[in-house]
Amino acid sequence: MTDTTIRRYTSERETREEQSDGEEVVCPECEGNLASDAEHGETVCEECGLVVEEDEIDPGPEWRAFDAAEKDEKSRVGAPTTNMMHDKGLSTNIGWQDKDAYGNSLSSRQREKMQRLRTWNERFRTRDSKERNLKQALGEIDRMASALGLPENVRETASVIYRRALDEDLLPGRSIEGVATSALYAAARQADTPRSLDEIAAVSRVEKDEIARTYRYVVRELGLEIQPADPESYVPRFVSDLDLPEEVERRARDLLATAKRQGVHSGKSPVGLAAAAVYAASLLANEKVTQSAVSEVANISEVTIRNRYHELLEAEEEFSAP
DNA sequence: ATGGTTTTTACTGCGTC
DNA sequence: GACGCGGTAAAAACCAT
Repeated sequence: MTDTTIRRYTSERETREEQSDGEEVVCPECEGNLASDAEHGETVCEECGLVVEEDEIDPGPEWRAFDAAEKDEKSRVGAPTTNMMHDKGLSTNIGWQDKDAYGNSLSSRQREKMQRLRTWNERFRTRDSKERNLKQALGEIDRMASALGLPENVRETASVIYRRALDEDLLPGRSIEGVATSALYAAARQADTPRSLDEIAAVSRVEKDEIARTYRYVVRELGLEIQPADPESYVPRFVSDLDLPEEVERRARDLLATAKRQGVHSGKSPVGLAAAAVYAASLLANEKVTQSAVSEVANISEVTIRNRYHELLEAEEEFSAP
């Protein structure tokens, strides 16, 4: 096991350190804590008062309210914008009800007119090539996310990533679907609800190879920082797929935790580790599950489960009686 | 392209129900 | 005899250089 391959799944710790190096969280003068002062748009040191950052943008409202009623009165916010629609939900849509502003039905002549307007409005709205591009990609992301049972926030993140890729002109030479799939894959991992490449590929129209290639490219170009998937994040899904009790989940987590402490997990596939942990945990909990059942839900070979779960149990022993 | 890993595939033997 | 499990060797896949 050389360092080169260890890095593959082990960079978790390293990247953490890099992050804290790059991002200043303490005062450069006296190492004191920083506090942000939104009212003055500054970041100041709590210890020595050094102003580290000034003229920040205050994201809050520009008005002040002194009680709830006044707040209602002054607030003029509409529906939140969402990245899940290609125009962030901000463009005009013509309603489909064929009613006027008072709720009365329209005459047939008016109805025809509205229909024509709707048509043209839709054409203009999505005419721009980028917009059409987005529209298609977001539809695709939505479809795949539903198929994989990924929550809304993942779709949001995926949308943001895709949007950025589009803005950075990463699309030429790559398929929309490929980039959309990669964005979703990245988003799922960032949100700690990772799906394996195989699972993603199963619902995508794009080959696994291309997804992996595009994913790497997008991550590199966008400078996304994505930690290797944590094996523990796969555990709940496997446990519930196998109809195992909560105890198994807990024990599996414990096994993985000690394995991590012993450093056994370096360079191994997180999915394999998780699958092995679930299997080992059900042995400990006297739940009978076959290796093949686990390998089925985890899409991992039985051999890998065997190898891993031996290592897990060994690590556990060494930990409890060193 | 290459070399060093890990994972998968395929096969075999053992014990149990 | 089918099934679950363990192990092994060779092939394939993977990743960093």
